[in-house]
Amino acid sequence: MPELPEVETFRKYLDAHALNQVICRSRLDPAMPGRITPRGLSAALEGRKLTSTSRHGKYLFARLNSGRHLIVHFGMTGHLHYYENPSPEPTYTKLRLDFVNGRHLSYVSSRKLGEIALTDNLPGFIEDKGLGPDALAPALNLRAFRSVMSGRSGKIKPLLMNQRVIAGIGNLYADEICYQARIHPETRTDKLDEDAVTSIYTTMRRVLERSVKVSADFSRLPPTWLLPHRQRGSKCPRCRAEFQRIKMGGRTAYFCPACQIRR
DNA sequence: CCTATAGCCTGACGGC
DNA sequence: TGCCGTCAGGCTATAG
Repeated sequence: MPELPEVETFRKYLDAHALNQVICRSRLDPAMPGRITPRGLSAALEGRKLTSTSRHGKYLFARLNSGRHLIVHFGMTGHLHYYENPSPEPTYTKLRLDFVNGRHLSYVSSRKLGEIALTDNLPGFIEDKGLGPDALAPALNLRAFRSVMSGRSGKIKPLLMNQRVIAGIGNLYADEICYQARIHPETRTDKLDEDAVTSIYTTMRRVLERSVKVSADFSRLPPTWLLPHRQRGSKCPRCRAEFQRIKMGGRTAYFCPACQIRR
């Protein structure tokens, strides 16, 4: 699930529900991979509050009033759930924060592909991960986007998904961006002319902004988009050609063989 | 630098 | 109903 629009939606959800409440207890599934232990996390969280949030690519950060940051990455299946006392803990809860008001925030994921961590130095964390600029960052203007794309010879879709180049785009939104920009996903990046790069940039921003606006709910996206039709055998809403499926780097790409030109 | 593959995990789904 | 293989919106490590 979680690409930039989903993570941004989780961030707003956390903001709306879980800020400025004292954490009285934290329970981390000890089977979660990573450096942090349940005890270490409890020591950092208990008695503290989450005071604000931020996001870079697919990473969500919650600042504590100690100045440290809780880091949450959702892998392929993660999400957040906030609930009151009589409700049962959601199945597959990997981290649960208990607040003094009797409410709870759960990080829920059926798989252990995500990450829970702490840092004292947020820019340092982003740097160590090697993340490129966030796909919606104001600083990533057309000029900066051009420079990030230049000197690359690989295929455009995997490049859009490369978190070290641009952070936040995953398999599904990369397909959507290529579809709306009418670019074949296997096009070599160095074969894209200036107009094509501009089109990919403006399409990327428009697609992500719109998806954030509808809280990443595909059913609220325009029916002219690829995402609501991204399944075997469905047809391009623009020209009615059947969408094609190919594998690239182990991931499935959907595209319209008629609308998306290859250069 | 680029590509493909395997691995980390586990549920859902289709076929037999 | 059960078993089995395949696939899935993440990322990393490794080899060619």
